[in-house]
Amino acid sequence: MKREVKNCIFAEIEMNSLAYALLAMVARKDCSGYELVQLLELFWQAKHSQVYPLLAKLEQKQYVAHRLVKQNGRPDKKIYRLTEQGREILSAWIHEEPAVPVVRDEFLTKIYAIWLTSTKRARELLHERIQYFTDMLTDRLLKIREMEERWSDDLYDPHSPQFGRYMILQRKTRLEQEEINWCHWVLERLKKD
Amino acid sequence: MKREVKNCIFAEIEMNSLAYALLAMVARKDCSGYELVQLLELFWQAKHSQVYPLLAKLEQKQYVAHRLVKQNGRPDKKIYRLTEQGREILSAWIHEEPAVPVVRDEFLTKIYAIWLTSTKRARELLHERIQYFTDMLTDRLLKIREMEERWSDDLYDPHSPQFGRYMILQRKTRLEQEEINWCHWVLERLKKD
DNA sequence: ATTGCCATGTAACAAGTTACATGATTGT
DNA sequence: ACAATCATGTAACTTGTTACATGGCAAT
Repeated sequence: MKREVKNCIFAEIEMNSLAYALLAMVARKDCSGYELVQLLELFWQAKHSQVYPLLAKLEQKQYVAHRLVKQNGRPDKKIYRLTEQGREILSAWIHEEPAVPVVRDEFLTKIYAIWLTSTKRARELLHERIQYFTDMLTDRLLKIREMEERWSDDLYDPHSPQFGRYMILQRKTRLEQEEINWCHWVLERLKKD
Repeated sequence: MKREVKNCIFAEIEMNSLAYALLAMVARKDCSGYELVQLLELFWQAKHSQVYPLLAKLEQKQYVAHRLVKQNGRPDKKIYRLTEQGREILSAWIHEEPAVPVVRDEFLTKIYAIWLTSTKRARELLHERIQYFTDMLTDRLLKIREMEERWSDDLYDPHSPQFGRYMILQRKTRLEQEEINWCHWVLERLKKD
C-alpha cells in the first residue's frame, strides 16, 4: 500500500493505474472501449475521452490488439484482446505494491458543514444519499445474480477469470449496504431536533 | 448526486470541491494550511502543494483571512478563519446537489487480475490490505475517543461545529471494518486452493 | 547520521473532465 | 419531438501529483 513506483522496468514509460486496469479487464474478456468504460465503473470511474486514447497507446506498445467488428445500424466496434506481452507486464505488476486508495466525495463535505444550515437540509441530503445507494445496490445485486446464473461455481474458483470481478462486486454491495446503514444511523441522531 | 454545476452564481469563478472542503473545515475551527491537509485526509486526500495556493486564492476572494502566528524553533504559521462572505457561499453551496463520489483503488485492479498469477499473491495482497485498514481503524478509533472526551454531548448535536466531522469519522470506521470483513471472506474462498 | 515532524511555497508534469464532433436506432 | 443507447474520437481545460526549495528541532 505504498506509493506507485514510476518508470518501473516493466513499463518503460507512462503506464499508469488506469492502463493496468484496462489490461486487467481485457484479460478477463475481449472488450470494446465502450464496454470497458462500463465495466470499469465498478471500481474505477473513467470517461471515454480518457479510455480511447489510452487503448490506442496500449496497442502501440503491443500490450493489446484489436479487431474490427462491423455492425448493422450501429457504429463499428474495435474489440481489444490482451497480447502475450500485455499478459506479462500485467502479471509482473500484480507483484508490486498497490497505490493507496483515493476517495473524493463531495457529499461528505456537505455533511461536514451541515451545522451551518438546517437539519432539514441534512435530512434531505441523507435521503438522497440513501436513494442513490439503494439504486446502485439494486443494480449491483442484479449483476451479481447475472454472474451467478452464467458462471455459478467458477465464481469461487480463484483461477477463473470471473473470480476477481465477482469478489469486487460482493465487496461493493457490502460497502453500499453499510453506507445506507450509516445514513439511517445519522437520521436517528437528527430526529431529536 | 448530479454532476457539479460549474460557474455557479455563488462562486463567480473556479470554486471547486476542494475549495469548499477547505471552507467547510475552517468554518469548524481556525486552521493552518498544514493542519487542513491532515484534517482533510479523512475524506479528501489533497497534497499541500494544492492546498497552499488554493488558500491564497480563497483569501483573494475574501472567503478566508489569515493571521500570522510566530513560533519558537518552528516555522511561523498562517492561521486561516472563515469570513462572513465565505460563510455565505458555503451555506449556499450546501443546497446544491453533491457531485457523484469518486473512488480509485489500485488494489481492486490487482484483485481483478489475480487469477493470472498465484493464490499465494492473492493472500499476500489481502493480508497487507487487512493490515492497512486495521492500522487506519486503530488510528480512527483513537480520534473518535479523543473527540468524545473533548466534546461529549456536542457530537450528537446537529448544530455543533463538531457534529459533521464526528459523523464522518463514524462512517469511515464502519466502512473500514466492512473492508476488513470482506478481506477475511475472500481469504476463506482461497483456503480450498 | 538519518529519518520524521513542523511549516510554507513554486514549477513541471500527469491524470481526469468537459465540450466538440458524428450519426443511426430504439423507446417515451 | 426528444432523450437514451451504441460507438469512437479530439481539443481545451481543470485538477491533482511529484519534485524542487528551505530550515530548525526531536527522536532513534
